[in-house]
Amino acid sequence: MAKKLVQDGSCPVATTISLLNSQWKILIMRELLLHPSERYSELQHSVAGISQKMLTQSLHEMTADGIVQRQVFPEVPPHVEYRLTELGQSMDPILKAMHNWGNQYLASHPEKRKTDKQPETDFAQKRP
Amino acid sequence: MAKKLVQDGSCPVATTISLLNSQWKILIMRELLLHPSERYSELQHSVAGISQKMLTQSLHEMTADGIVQRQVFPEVPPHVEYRLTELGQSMDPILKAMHNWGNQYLASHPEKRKTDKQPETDFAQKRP
DNA sequence: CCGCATCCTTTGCGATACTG
DNA sequence: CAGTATCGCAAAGGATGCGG
Repeated sequence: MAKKLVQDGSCPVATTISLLNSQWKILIMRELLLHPSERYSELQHSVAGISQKMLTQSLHEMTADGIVQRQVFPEVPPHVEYRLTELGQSMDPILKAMHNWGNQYLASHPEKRKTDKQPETDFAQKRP
Repeated sequence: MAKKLVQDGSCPVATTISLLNSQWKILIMRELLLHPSERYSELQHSVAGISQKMLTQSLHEMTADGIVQRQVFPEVPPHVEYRLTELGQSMDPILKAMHNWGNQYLASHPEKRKTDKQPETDFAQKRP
């Protein structure tokens, strides 16, 4: 379970933050919104820079919070997939808003971008 | 300036997170969206639980990032007001999305709420 | 393949005291 | 009023090694 905030639990914004309390969780969500189901090792590669410790920990908390659900395939070698629950998917608008803002920001602040005109994962337009 | 992420700078979501990288900044933004201009001491009281260190630090970074602007009134005793820049205000949709989601979540998970039927700051409906 | 346990360094952040 | 400076602990998080 995610750590509680100092803030009043009845503030909707604070409530949201308490579940999305790390950059990694947000990036994991973004990944799972783009690819509905991914296994552990896929996530570790697609969420660039994350350590197994943080990945494991984030997935645990998100699972406990009911945002992510874990599916184990009883095979050898082991196979585990993670996907967003309905609750997790309902956070889509938040990620969309972040994506849109970031895009606008990068467009008007080209110096902040590492490399120009990249293919880009085009999050917002996905899913018809 | 806010600390850079490990993540690729060309991802819009990661870019957004890099500017909103702490719960306090988000809560400060929420406050400044509700009250267009507030002074240091007002913020310290309205953002419940924040220490002066975190308030000062957050305001510094947000100012460096161009999200917040600082206005000094040359008076005695000193008087300083903070307000969102246009860039900061453009983050409104993100906060709105968080607010809406949090509201829905609290509605369907009453047990997460500290106390029921509070007056509530009614963020989303504000500003006609 | 999918983790968990441990160590160990780094960072976050509150508490406290002091200034223009 | 609106901060700055310093200390010190506690939490975050990377690295590494082991286990089902």
